[in-house]
Amino acid sequence: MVPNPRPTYTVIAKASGVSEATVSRVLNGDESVHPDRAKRVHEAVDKLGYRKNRVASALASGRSGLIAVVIDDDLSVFSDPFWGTVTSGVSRILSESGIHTVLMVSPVGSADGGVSHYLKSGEVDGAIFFVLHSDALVNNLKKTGLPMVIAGTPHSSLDIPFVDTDNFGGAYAATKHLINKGCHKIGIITGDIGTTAAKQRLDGYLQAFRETGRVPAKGLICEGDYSLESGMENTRKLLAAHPDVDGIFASNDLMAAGAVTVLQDMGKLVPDDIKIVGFDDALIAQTTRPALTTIRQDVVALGEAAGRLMIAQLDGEDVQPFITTTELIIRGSA
Amino acid sequence: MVPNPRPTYTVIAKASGVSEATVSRVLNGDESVHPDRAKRVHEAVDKLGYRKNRVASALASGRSGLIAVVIDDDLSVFSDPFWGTVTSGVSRILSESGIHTVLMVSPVGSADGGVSHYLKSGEVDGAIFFVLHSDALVNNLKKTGLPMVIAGTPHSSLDIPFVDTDNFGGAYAATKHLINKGCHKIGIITGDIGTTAAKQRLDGYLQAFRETGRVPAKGLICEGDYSLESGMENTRKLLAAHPDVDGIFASNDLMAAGAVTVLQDMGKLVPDDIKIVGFDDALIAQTTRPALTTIRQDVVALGEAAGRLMIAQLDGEDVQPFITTTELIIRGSA
DNA sequence: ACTACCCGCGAAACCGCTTTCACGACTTCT
DNA sequence: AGAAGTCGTGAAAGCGGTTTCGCGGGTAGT
Repeated sequence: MVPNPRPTYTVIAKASGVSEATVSRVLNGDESVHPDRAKRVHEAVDKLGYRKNRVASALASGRSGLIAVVIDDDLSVFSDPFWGTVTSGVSRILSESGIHTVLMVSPVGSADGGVSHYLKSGEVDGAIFFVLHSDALVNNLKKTGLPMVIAGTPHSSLDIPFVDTDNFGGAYAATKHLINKGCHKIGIITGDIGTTAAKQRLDGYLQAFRETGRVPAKGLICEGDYSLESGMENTRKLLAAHPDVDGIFASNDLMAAGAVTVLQDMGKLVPDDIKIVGFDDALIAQTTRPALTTIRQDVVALGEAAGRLMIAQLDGEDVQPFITTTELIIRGSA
Repeated sequence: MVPNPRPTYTVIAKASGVSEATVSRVLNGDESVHPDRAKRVHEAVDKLGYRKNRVASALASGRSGLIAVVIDDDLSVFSDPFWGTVTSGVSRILSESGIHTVLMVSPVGSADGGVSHYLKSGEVDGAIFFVLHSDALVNNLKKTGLPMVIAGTPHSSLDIPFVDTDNFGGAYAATKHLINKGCHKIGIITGDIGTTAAKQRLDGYLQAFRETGRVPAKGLICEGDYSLESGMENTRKLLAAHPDVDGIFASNDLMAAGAVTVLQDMGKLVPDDIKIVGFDDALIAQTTRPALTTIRQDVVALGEAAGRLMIAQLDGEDVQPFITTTELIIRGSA
C-alpha cells in the first residue's frame, strides 16, 4: 500500500488562501500574522491532518530539535539503572520544549569515533554527556561550539556546565553515620577510582575520618569498581587485612550488597558485627537482608537538571553547574 | 567563536573538478563513476574533512538513517535493565548499517500522542516497539507503512514481525525442574497478566503441571506484576492459602527475590522447605542468598534479532518472527 | 558507413520548510 | 501635504544533499 502522501505547505497555503511564508509564520507562532488568516491556516491544518516535516524544517532552519545523550560504553548504562533514570529525567524536561532525545553509546574514550562525527554533522542541537573516565570527546567537541552539558563532574576544568550529585557530602554523611553508630574501624570500598564520583566519595569518607582525629590505616581503603564482584572481593581483602573492621562504606549499593553476602558467608552478622552503608539507594538496597542503609541520590532530579541546563544554553542563557543533594536512608545494615 | 563552516558538495566538487552529482554518486557508493574521479573526490573529502549533512541528505533522499525504539512508559525501561540491554543489542546491529537509534518513551497506551506524531513525521525510517500492554500505537501506525518490529509477542495477530524469548519453554523448564526436584505442590507468581510474556510463562507452568496428570489447585496461581513488592505479597498469599507449598516459580527474578526474602522472614528454609525458580537471570539472581535458580534469556540476542529484522525490512526482504531460546541456570534456590 | 545502444557524467530540478527582502497600505511626524 | 516610518504579507532565494534527464562519445549490429 502506498502511504498517503502527507500534505505540504503548498497544500495548506492553497487551502487557506495565504502564502507559504504565512503558513510558516503561523505554524511557528509568529505573532505578526493577522488572527483571521492564522485561524484559516489552523483550520486547514486540522482538516488536512497536516504535520510538519521535521527534517525539512531542520534543514532550512539549522535546528534539528534533537539533542544527544552520550553514554560512555563501558559504564554499561543498562546493567545499572542509574544512568537510565537520569536519561529519563533528561527526556522529560526536553520533551516539554519539543525536543527529542537521541541516545548514543560511545566507544570508550574515543575522542574521534563515530559519535564524534555524528555530533559534528549538525544533526543535533546539543549533547549531554555522561562522562566518567575521560573528557577527551567533550574537549574535542568544545571547539565546535556545540552546546553541551555534562552529567557527572568532569575531570578537568572544562568550563562546560555540569550537573552532579553531592558525592562528597553523601559519602561524608555515610561515614559519619557509621561513626555515630559506634564504629571504630571503618573501611571503604571505592568505586572505579578513574571516575570523579568515586574520588569524591573517597574524599567524603576521608574527611569524616579526619574529623575523628585519626588517619585511615593502610588496607582500610580498598579499590573497587562498582561491580558486585569487586564488592565481594574487596570485602574479603578488607577483612583479611583488618579482621577487626566494624564498619564498611561501599561506594554503591551493588558493592554493599556484595559485602553483605560475603560477610554472611563468613559467618559475620550485619549489622551486629559489621555495619554497612551503601550509596545510591538502588533497588537492590531493599532486597538484601538486612536491607541496606544507604545514601539516596535524586537521580531523576539530576537528569532534569541536565535537561534544564541544556534548554537554558539553547536559549542563550547563562548556566551554572548544578549539584543535587543526598539523603541518608537508614535501614537494617547500619 | 564562530564554528568553522563545514564544506558542502559545492566545495568538494570544485576541489576535485567534478560535478556535485558525481560527488553524490561517489559518496553513496555508485559504482559507475570512473575510479580516477572517485579517487579525486575521496581525496578532496579527506583533505577538507568533509562530512555529509545527514539532515539535508534525509530531506533529499527521504531516508533519515534513524530508527526509533519505542518503549512503553510504564515499563520503566530504566528501573529494569532488561529493556536497556535489548536496546543496546538493537543499537549495535543497526549502527553496523550506519543507522542510529532514537530512544522514545511513549505514554502508556496512547495510540495517538506525541510519539505517534513523531513517527509519522517522517523523521525515522522505522520503529521497534517494546510492547507490553497494548498494540494500539502499533496498530495505529501500521497503515502508514512504516517498517516496524515488535520486541515481545503482540497481543493480537498483527502481521508485524516480532522477536521474543521462548517464555513458554522457559517457564515449562522451570516448573519441570521443580517437579524433578521432588516438589509436589508448586505455586506460581505470575507477571503482569496484561502482558503476553506473563501469559506465556503461566502457560508453560500449566503445561508442565498438566503433564503430571494433576491440575493446579485454586490459590496456587497468584497474580503478580513483576515488582519486588508483588513478589513478597503474593508469597504471603500463596502460603496462607497453601501452607504446604514446596515449590514456587516466580515469573521474574525480582519477584523470586521477594519470595526468598519473605520466606526467610517466615522462618522457612530455601531450598530445603521450599524451592524457588525465577526467570531472567538478572543480576539480582546472584545476590540473593541462596542465589536463584532461574531461566536465563539471551537478552542481547533478542535485541540484535530485532535490529536484524528491521534491517531486513528496510532492505525489502522477507522477515520471520524470531524466538530466542532459554536456558535453565541452576543455583542454590532450587 | 549508418543507425542503435550503452555509459559516464553534468545541468538542473527537487525535497519541504525558513527567512530575507521589498512592496503596498497605513500612520505619524514635520 | 510630503517625508518618514510601521506593519502584514508574498515572492523568491536558499538549506545541502539526491535524482532525473539528456547529452556526447564510444561500441556494437547490420
